Amino acid sequence: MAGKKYRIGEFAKLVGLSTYTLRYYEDQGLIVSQRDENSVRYYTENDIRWVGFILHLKGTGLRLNDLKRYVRLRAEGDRTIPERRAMLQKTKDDAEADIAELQMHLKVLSRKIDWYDGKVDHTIDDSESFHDYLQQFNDTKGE
Amino acid sequence: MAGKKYRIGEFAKLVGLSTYTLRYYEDQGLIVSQRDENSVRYYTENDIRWVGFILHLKGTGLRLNDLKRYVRLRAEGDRTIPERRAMLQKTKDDAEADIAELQMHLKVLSRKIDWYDGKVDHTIDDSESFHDYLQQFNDTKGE
DNA sequence: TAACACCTTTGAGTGCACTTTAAGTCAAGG
DNA sequence: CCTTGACTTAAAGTGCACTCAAAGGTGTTA
Repeated sequence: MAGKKYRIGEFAKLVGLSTYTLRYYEDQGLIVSQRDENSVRYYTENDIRWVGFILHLKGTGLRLNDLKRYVRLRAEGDRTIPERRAMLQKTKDDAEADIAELQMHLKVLSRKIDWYDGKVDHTIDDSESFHDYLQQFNDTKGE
Repeated sequence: MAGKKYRIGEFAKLVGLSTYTLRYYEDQGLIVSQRDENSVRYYTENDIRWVGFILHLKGTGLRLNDLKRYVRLRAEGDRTIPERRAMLQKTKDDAEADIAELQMHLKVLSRKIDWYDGKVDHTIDDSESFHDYLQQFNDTKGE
């Protein structure tokens, strides 16, 4: 029940961040650590979950500044839930837009790879430019 | 047939880059421009396609240094096609891995949004933590 | 004639997110 | 006793990709 306590070095390995970064995040107000009688930081299971969660948010493209705002809102209690929800929704929408764009770029890249393959096995004429080759897929616009 | 010529300002708007960035890319060897009799840069339709293509590569996460390498290889002719193909393939694989990771983060984010909604309409108990709420989805691991 | 868009080189500034260093202290473990 | 790992503050450095400024030049358009 008491829960294991982790010092910064161990905790860093656990969450996949450097001790530098953990202290930096604490400076920035993203993490709060507890201290023992010698003012040595320690972290608990709860902190693992919290860091895990902020890494999910970071992973979807949320910047540190927005993350700070999120943390500030959280500290203000349940009445800021609508605002926090809206932040997450926007982050989600943005990330989904990013994925869509990435996939669009990937499509061209894939076709370039196909074109190289065609050049190598001579199913595509040596003189055919990639641009001309790409034209045949221009139903893409209507997708 | 001759093809329109664009000066840097017009070209910049066309491809969505600043004139600064275009000159910077030229310094870096990513773009080659032609010059008129007054050494004023001009660009053609072909350049639009080339910039378009490198922006696709950038859009999939290729860094300028790698892009430079790609351009150097291209200048060496068809015998570097296998290496270029391999570069693109790796870029593609990396981008797909990024997408997968992003989607994983998005899943957690979506669940947090659902959890907020549950709190607001009281279908989730006030005392239930997000961590506990998340547990019920832990078939996710086996996906 | 003046404004405007371009040209040059060189170097500095920006923003983000760390990352490291310096210089000193402290306490537990082998 | 010495190493290891933690602590502090403040500041500098890193990497990337621009972005802008300074200072002086040329050619076209109103």
